[in-house]
Amino acid sequence: MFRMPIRTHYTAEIKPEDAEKEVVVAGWVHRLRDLGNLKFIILRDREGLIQITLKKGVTAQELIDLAEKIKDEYVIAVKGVVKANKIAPKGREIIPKEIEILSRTVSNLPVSVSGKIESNLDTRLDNRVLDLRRPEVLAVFKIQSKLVQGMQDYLREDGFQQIFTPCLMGAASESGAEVFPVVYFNKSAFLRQDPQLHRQLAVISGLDRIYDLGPSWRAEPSHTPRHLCEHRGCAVELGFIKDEYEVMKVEENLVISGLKKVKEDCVEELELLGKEIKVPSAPFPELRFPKIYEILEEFGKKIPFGEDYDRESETILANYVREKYKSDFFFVNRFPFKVKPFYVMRVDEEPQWARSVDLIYKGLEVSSGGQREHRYEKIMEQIREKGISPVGMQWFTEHFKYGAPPHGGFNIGIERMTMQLLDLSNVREAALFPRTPERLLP
RNA sequence: GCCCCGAUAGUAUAGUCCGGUCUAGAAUACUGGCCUGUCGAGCCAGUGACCCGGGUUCAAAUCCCGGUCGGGGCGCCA
Repeated sequence: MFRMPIRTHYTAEIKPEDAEKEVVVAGWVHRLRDLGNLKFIILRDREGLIQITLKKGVTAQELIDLAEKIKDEYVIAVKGVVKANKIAPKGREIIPKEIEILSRTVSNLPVSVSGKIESNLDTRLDNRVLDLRRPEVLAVFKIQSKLVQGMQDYLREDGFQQIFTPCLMGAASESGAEVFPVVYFNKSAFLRQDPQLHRQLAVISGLDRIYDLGPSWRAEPSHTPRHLCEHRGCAVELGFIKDEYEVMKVEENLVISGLKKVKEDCVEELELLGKEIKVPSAPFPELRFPKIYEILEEFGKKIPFGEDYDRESETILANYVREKYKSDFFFVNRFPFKVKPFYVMRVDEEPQWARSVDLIYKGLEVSSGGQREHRYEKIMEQIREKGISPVGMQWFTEHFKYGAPPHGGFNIGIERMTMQLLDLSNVREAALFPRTPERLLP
């Protein structure tokens, strides 16, 4: 089987200064360049690429014979000596002493890993395992990982505790969005659309400052480049707030910390993707209803007073903010209560408007949240106003009878953040194995 | 859920409007050959395709209908 000693280095760890060292590298054959009596194998692992150079007369003949059999994407291990060489990529190459083929391919790969031909997204997703080997695809997920890490770094420093909330629900978690039903013994259950309500319960139980990283499901048959049936969110909730502005402050810090982390730790990946990260500074611009109607009207967009805005408005507002404040990010606050769920807190003096906040990044909603209603009577009143069955929501509302501090939070979509950060044309690019109405495999 | 567009080798495409010179073209991958510093290596040769079903026609990749799958816009949303 595997007779070679285990890998001593990832490719990226090997530098020209390691000349004359004996190393073992292992990975996939990224590219082959056969010049006859001179052959190059470009080997790829998680961290990068390295060139294996075989020369007739220098390299043992049996290695050269073996190398002739190697094809793209074979898995090989190579033991050899590092040689510093200015004409080799990154100034170093490996002169092999031993090569072992660990796994072969059948011919005709459905996705070109070395990137000579760009496949359609659908073909790529059908063959996602192969697709993920492409360095530029791998880079997206390294960046995503750092983004989430950066967001968590901030949360932990600021006293937020990570919690895990249930994904199976005995009742729909929000009005409006479609839910996936689940067979749950002899009961009807659903996959959550949002960890929202359980986060609130966690906060009023006394956990105070929490975050939850996890999936949500929406059974919407949406055919757009920005919807998934399964997506992940970094959902934050905090208690004892004065108003929604404290929630927004947390969100700003979280975004800044995430983007900063990506900028610092993903220099090569960003370069590979040709992207530059603009780390925003706080506070982010804020647009509020009903002032938004006036702004929109300036640009010839008439939205009836008290109504929600549409996609076109979102674009108009994003352009407006980019021009006026030079910012990719902005908050939209004080949405009409009538378009928001029962649990949001209204402005007491102007009950038409809610302390409900969306975060828009490069013209796309990446998060929504705000201050929640914590007063039991008000919650019940709003449930009645929305025409929801109070009995059905009792599992949630009951707990507000026994002391609930003012609180608020938000859920920021991880795939959408990644998509906007890297200007990906489809959110599916930002999900490892995306779930869409038609796609449930692999 | 509504609306628009598309489907040609393993991949990505040309050809479709205006049916016949399409025996379907170039690329890349694949197979074979040449080549001692490539870096999307190069050169030569070869294999390989019109989504499915029905219709119109002397003749369909091309026109019409249905299906399936895919892309996008809106709604909704993270």
